[in-house]
Amino acid sequence: MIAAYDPAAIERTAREQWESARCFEVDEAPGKEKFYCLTMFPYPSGKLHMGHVRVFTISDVIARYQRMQGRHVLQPMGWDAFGMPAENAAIQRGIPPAKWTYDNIAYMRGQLQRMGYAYDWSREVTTCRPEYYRWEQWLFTRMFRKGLVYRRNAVVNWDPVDQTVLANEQVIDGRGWRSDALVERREIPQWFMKITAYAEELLGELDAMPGWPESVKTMQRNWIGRSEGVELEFPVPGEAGPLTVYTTRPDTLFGVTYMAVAAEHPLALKAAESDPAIAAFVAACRLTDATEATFETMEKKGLPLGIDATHPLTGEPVPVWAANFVLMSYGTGAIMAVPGHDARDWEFAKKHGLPIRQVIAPADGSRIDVNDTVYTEPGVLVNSGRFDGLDFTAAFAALADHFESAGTGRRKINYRLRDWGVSRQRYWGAPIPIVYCGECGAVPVPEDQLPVVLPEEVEFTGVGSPLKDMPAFYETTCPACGRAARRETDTFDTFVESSWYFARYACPDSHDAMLDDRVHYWMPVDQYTGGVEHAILHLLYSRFFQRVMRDEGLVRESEPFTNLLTQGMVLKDGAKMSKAKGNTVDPQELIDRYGADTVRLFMMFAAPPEQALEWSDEGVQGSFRFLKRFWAAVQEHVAGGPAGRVEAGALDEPQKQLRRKTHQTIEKISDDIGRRHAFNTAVAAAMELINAVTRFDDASPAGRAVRHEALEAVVLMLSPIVPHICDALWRALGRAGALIDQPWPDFDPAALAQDTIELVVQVNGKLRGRVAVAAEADKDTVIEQALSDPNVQRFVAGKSIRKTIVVPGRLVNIVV
RNA sequence: GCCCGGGUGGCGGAACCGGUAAACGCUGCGGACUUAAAAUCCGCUGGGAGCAAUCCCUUGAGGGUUCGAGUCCCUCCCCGGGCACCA
Repeated sequence: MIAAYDPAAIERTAREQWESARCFEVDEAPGKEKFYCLTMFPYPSGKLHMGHVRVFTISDVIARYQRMQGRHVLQPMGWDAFGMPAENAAIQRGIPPAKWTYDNIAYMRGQLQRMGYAYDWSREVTTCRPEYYRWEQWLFTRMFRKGLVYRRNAVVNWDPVDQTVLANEQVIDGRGWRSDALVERREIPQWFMKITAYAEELLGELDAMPGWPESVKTMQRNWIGRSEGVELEFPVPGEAGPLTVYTTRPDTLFGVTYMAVAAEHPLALKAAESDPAIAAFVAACRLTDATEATFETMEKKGLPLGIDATHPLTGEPVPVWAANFVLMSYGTGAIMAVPGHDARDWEFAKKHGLPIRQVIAPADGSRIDVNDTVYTEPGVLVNSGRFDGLDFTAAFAALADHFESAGTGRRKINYRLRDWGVSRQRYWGAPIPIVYCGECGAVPVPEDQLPVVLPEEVEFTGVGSPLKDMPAFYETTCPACGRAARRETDTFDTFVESSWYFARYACPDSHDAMLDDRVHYWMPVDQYTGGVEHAILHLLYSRFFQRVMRDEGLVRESEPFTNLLTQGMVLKDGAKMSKAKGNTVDPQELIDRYGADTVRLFMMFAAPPEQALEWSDEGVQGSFRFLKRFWAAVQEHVAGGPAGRVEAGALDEPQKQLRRKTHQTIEKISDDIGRRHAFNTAVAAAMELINAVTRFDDASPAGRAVRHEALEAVVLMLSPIVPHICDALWRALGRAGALIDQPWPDFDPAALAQDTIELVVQVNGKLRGRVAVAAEADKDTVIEQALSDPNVQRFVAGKSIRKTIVVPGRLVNIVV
């Protein structure tokens, strides 16, 4: 009688063994090749969801596989512990954010341990602890001294009823989520980090990052958005200064028929003083939230200001409009409009009856009418005076030279990337270490007074940050002059914590420095895994912080993550699992019913990691069924007593076939996991081999040896995915020593050799037959054999053969 | 609106560099075992024609390149992610 598969008992045994031996705690071993395997750390939202289980399993499979490759593997875990949900819990349920967060962490840590992830828990990092955030406060003060941070006014969503700043997520259809009031844009002073100082480097280095997906690199390139253009001036008669605009198309300058300025632009504000219609327009433009998606999709509106600018080349008057699609905070707050050759300008001109002038003609000489269709391609200049006939490159150079020599313009490289606003008007975050003094201005908190500790005992009113009502927090003295001063009550964007945690895992207990020498051993991260939704912001901020730390002498490398894997979401009924949609599946229930291995296996089998994964309860049962079959196959085999070694020269044909399948499978799974991260096809290949073993009915010593080899290979190769059951089966197969320290199996090329191979025969590209040919047969022999197939003859007979194509080892195509 | 992905049987997916479309699994149907149920095992399972051999059709839609296209190019449709204060 064979013991049934009992996941609960097996998993407990394996877990206790790993924990008591501290299998996953690693130190720095300079002689050994290290592998730093990292997952984007979770926000402690309450309990694990399926998205967590998926990403952590992917990373754990890679970590365990790399360990079997002989590498010294670090896989740490921690908590991105600051954020809005903790404040919402405090408002809704009266639980202090700190308690709510620490309770969630304790519960989720237990769930992670139950999943059997190979984490070094001795390195756990929790970002809401002062011993962590003191170092980002420290780095901020260093950046302050270098001029890498500055303070300026910036736009926020303002809820006029609650009198508070709203996150974009808290604005629903232009209204505050609690008050339902129309949200306004409002400018308040905020701290910025100069990520633009690194724009060129962040862009250029992308070309030397083969371990990142092309799609992510393309998104980052487009986000940074480098453009080469010309900044030039349009004089405005009667005004103090000219209108300065930036354009990447100076070749279209003769096509300018109007200008547009932001509603907040001084020219618009001045006109509003005497014109009620303009004043109303300016007021209406404030009533929108601050997101780019809203801005780009809203109806384009504008009003003429009754002012003309002067065209810098023709001297003609050009009307100036105020428009809602020009923002004061981007560029100069003014644009030149070329409706003939810019799609947005064209639509606006059509709507308001503004003239459209063609100044570019297609290079191929074809005729166009810009009054019917906008023409945005580069071409040859027409209607452009002495610049007529020039192409884009020549016109760009000639016009840029003209303005530079006249002193009214200059070549300029622009970036779409904007500096990173890090101020948040919220409580549950790391305090920004600044003191405002009436005499000295903004003064960074000195190193010996860090950390600025966030008080964890607070009263929540639900509106605004409690820190603003806590004199004990904000009343202080100026570190420079000693006078009474006021502490900054804004906290950091939580992206600040997640921009450097990966380095802190190398030395989480470092009390005297942000990072110590251990970071040189572990960094950079060899494999980083996380959601594709972080492709831009988190990953770009981390690349920026890595460079700031490099320039502080804290780390050596410029890039923090050598290889990046972005995993897809977990969906149910075609939609992302979320509480709001009510389509969540609690992983804990499944772990309790089937065990962690079944959940891990389903996650890896159901879809490739980069793709969205459709949840299926039946699929989970299928994974459980496979583990039961796997368990039974090994138990039945070992019930027959010990098996001997394979004697490769003394096998019959079925034994050779099973052995070939075993070694083909080792080759395939090694490639699937090691190179492709195609865990789904790796599992499918393991299933095929177990199916072959189950059908293989041979109790002879040679047969048992071949079967033993196959089962041992599957146990080793599935162990990164389902480590608990494999640990038990490894011992069942009579092997001593911990499975996690076994080397990954090698395949024997000699076992793959085949005498004959089957080729597909096509006639005119359509499948017409199959032939078995000798493995070393030459082209003529292959064609001769292909033509001898009766079905192929039916399609070739009576026709002349025009061409034959032989793809070695695959197919023959006969073209008639 | 802009940027990045994706669309293949009833379902999840496979097909890696342009070379057998649908591996593996799920579901469903039929059968075995059982007093019965569960579990397990065996067989079939893209559509159509045919007794069969075999043939025709099929990878969101339409066009193109090629001996050959799910894969490459162009146009379009739909779904998802991101758009700087969700994390």
